[in-house]
Amino acid sequence: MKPDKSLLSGSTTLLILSLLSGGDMYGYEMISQLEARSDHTFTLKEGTLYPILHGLENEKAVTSYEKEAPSGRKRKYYHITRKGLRLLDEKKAEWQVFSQKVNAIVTGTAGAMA
Amino acid sequence: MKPDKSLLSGSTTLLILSLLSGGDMYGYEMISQLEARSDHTFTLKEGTLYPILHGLENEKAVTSYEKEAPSGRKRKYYHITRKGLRLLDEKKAEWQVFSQKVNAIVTGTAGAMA
DNA sequence: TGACATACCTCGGTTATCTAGGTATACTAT
DNA sequence: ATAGTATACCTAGATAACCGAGGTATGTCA
Repeated sequence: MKPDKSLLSGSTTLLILSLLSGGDMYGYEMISQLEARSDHTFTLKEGTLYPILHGLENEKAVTSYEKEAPSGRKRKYYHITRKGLRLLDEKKAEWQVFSQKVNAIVTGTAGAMA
Repeated sequence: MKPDKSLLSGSTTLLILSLLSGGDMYGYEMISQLEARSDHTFTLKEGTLYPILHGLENEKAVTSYEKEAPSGRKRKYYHITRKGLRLLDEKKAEWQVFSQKVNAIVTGTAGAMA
């Protein structure tokens, strides 16, 4: 009985794009931001994040550039494109419809009751 | 770009148990009920539903019995157990926390902002 | 110099869902 | 009669998403 791990499925891209819509960010930062902003509800793993970022870059939803941190360490920042913003809007709409429907069924307030 | 198919991940058990908490139901009926109550947002497939039902029965979250329909066709009804109700409560709580956190991040109202 | 945190990456496995088949019964129209 | 469609159940194998566990490299601190 794992908890919500599989709930994350399908919403990861939405979450990543949401973060990036607030400003450029690098991978490792996204992980800690998601952890912090969700109060440790989800912990996006590196093995999940990086492949998704590369996929988003492939479909030109994000672009990337390297930048040196004050420490001197190199970081790879991601920037959301106009195409990415459109994708975000779609995913956001999908999520809102989906979660409303689930809530309706769970609370028993769904439209077509028996 | 399939729509929300993968969003369903992890919430299927919650949805099934929610349906059953409203009364006994047979498999085929659950599929059409979910479709109707979600306004066609999700369509649970038979290949998904039946294995899950068998799994829930294995862990004694539901029991099943056969009953003849007025038409004369046999149907396999599922009944949620006390254990199943507890499971439902857990899944419900998980879902509520999860969806709230996602909403917070998507709308940019999450706790620990940069 | 060794340990730890940061920062990136990928391969292989696990798990969830779906596709596509199968069986069988009842109804409906030809 | 019989062919087609809807109902009702089931499962094996493919697909896709996520994770675990490994790897590399640099910077900090004791």
